Amino acid sequence: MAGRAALSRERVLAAAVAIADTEGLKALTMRRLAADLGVEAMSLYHHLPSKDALLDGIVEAVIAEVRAEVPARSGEADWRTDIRGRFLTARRVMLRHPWAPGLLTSRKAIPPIVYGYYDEIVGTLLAGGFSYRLAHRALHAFGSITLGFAQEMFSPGDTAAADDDLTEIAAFVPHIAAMVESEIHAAGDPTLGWCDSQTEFEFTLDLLLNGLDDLRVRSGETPG
Amino acid sequence: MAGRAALSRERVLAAAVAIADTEGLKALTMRRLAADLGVEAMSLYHHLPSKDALLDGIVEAVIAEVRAEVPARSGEADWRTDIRGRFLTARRVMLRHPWAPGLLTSRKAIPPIVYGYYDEIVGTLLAGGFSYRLAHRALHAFGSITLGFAQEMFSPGDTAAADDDLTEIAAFVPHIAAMVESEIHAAGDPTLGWCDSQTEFEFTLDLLLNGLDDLRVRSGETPG
DNA sequence: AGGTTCTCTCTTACGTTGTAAGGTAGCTGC
DNA sequence: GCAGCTACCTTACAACGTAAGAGAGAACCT
Repeated sequence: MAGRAALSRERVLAAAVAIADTEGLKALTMRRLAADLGVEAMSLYHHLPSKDALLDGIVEAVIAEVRAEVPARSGEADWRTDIRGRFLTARRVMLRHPWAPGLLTSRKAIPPIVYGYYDEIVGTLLAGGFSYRLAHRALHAFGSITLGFAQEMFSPGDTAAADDDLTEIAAFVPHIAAMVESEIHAAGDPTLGWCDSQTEFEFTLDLLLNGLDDLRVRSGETPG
Repeated sequence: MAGRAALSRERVLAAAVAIADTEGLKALTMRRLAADLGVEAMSLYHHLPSKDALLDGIVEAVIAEVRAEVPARSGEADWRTDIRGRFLTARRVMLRHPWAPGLLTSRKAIPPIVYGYYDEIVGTLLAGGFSYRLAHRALHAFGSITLGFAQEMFSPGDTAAADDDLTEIAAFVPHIAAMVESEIHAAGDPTLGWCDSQTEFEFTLDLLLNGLDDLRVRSGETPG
């Protein structure tokens, strides 16, 4: 009674997400997944090359879920409302898939869909009056709040995977491509990479400290 | 020639950290670790009950490293300098152990040492003029910047592990205990838990948005 | 000193994992 | 009607964490 319909990548991924949702990531094994689909473990390999690919697939599915639920009225509201709604949507989706944040950050490569998602964010910021520089910093400051949880997408010390691929994918992420271009030019030294993570870390840190200090002083002025 | 000296929990943990540092977490298996120590795999189990305990142990070791390197002159400088230095120290340590952030967030229980570390932070904030409320929010806003990387310690939706243990550990974390006490009282409804993660999420989000908006406006005023 | 016990290490073995290799049924196209 | 492709299954293997227990050596008690 389990699964008589033909297998497919989508059906496999959906079943995998269901297992992870209800019993946790640890319960997601190839044999278990196959059993849920009324099939033997090795049959899955005709639709996915490896378990890693399966994990990449379910991460991808979750990100797609986020993108699908972000209200599609860009440019109508101001940047702030837009960004805020987007991140809250992302959070709502992640609450449905508590395993996703941890899995997402443990993946070695960033799923391609994420690039598109980020590009929309950068586009919104630019349209809202951000410079490339500030948009870049904002992206770092947001960290994984962009995806509904507070977590850095890139482990500390990794120098982005954007090398020659960049021109190749530029068409899909026009805003990011322009931003990187601008930042590389501003940095002067192209061999150093366009992104000084220490500087970004301190920027985010000071952003938080400034905001908190304001609130601290304000609350001191009007006690109660 | 590898290891003739007697095994011990410390020696095992040190070797484990070394493997993770040089070859990554995936290379850290019980057999491999034992081999590095000139010993058979099962011998490790007389010093650690399980591999999970090993992982907990190396996480603990890294946090201890952070705490050891934080300059010990509390109260001398203002809160801001203190906090800033602390977080930058944490980041420096994490850069030496790139596997640590991911492992730390994947542990189900927060290592006890972390509580002490957080308590120092809360103490610094309180001494610097923060209310309990604001200190609480600040802790959430900082997220895992407190540990040198931008990542939430608690997965979304988990309602903290602080129940009856709280009075037990209160002696070790006086500031946190006081803060929780104050927040529970302020919340009114004790069954709801003292910590509304949605509110905290939005607070952090708005803190970032406010700060970025300020910078955006300011940069608009003085173009160039 | 001799025996007992405790501590540490090793040997062996089991269940579970991901997956390589190859077999087989049924549909498709000449 | 038969070749070939696709999608499934069977079998098997190496690597993993670790349970069970044997053996060696030190420590302690009488």
